[in-house]
Amino acid sequence: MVKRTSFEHDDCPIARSLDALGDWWSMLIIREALFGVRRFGEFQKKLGLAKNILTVRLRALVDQGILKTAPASDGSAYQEYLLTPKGRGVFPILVALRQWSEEFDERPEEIATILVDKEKGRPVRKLELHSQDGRLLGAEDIALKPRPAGKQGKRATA
Amino acid sequence: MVKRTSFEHDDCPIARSLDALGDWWSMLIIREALFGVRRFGEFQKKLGLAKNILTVRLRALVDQGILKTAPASDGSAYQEYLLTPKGRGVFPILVALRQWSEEFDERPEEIATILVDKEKGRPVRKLELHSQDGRLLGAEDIALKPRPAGKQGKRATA
DNA sequence: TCCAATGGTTGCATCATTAAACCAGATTGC
DNA sequence: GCAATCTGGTTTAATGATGCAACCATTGGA
Repeated sequence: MVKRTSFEHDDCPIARSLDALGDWWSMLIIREALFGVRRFGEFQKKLGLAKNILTVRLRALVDQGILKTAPASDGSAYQEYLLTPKGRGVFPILVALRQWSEEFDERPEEIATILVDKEKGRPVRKLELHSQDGRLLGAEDIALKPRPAGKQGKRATA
Repeated sequence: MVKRTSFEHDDCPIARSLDALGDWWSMLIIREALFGVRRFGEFQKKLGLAKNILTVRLRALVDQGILKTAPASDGSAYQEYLLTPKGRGVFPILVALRQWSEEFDERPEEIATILVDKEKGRPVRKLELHSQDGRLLGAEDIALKPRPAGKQGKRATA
């Protein structure tokens, strides 16, 4: 990759996200972590990736504050990898990826699972983007504005 | 990358999405396309990637039904790359990536633009996941169920 | 103490990515 | 209608990320 073109200093937030979790494994590691996987061997078994790659990815995710290592927990003096809030914040991205597959995949019958709400057990609705006054927005309804300098404005409604 | 471990036949919809658009450029190409970019040279200039890679990526995106080529449009007998519905369906994923950056980036001041609703010009709300009966769901409120065999169930509310 | 499992690291082969040079068809100038 | 040039690529060669397999170190158990 000659240098793999880091987007770390790109001013586009999408590029910046991709720089952090834009490879094929990081997202899947976070997905597993969201479902409770914590241990090296468990990630390795579930994802089937090479251990050296897993090592590198886990370290990168820790460096980026997406995972953190906890000294132990279940007795054994091994390490665990836990999601930080930043890591849990990836959840909507995973949902978006999932829903895109569900909607557009060529062979949806190969998709093994559906996302349901835990309380009722029924499929969830599609992710929705709303304006501040509550209107549902599509790709045509949005625009980009230069970030207002200085003032930070809103930072996380949730 | 030895073979990049295709997830094409994985049964996880997230893996399947990543297989289609999980590299660093495809998402950005789609982002540009959503903002109206259509021509080879335009993509190349805006993204600054090597032309051979752009060629490969565009071809892959066309093969996957995310982009389609239109014979011309502005006179010149060149080609254009247009988003299909499947391509436009990537929009929520891009929004999710963007919002993740906005919320968790270490240096949010480097982010140049904000997403606003075109009508009012105000920042949009965060993406929301709802249950069918309208409750707002977080990562803790969801579960996975095996896909009900045979019956296809819902397919796109939007 | 020895053996197995966990959690890695190391080395090597391979393939993807990259930059840069090259090339062909379309367009333009003359 | 012929050369220059622009657009849209392809080819080539270097680099380095990825994957596999072998190896190592520590933990845990018999």
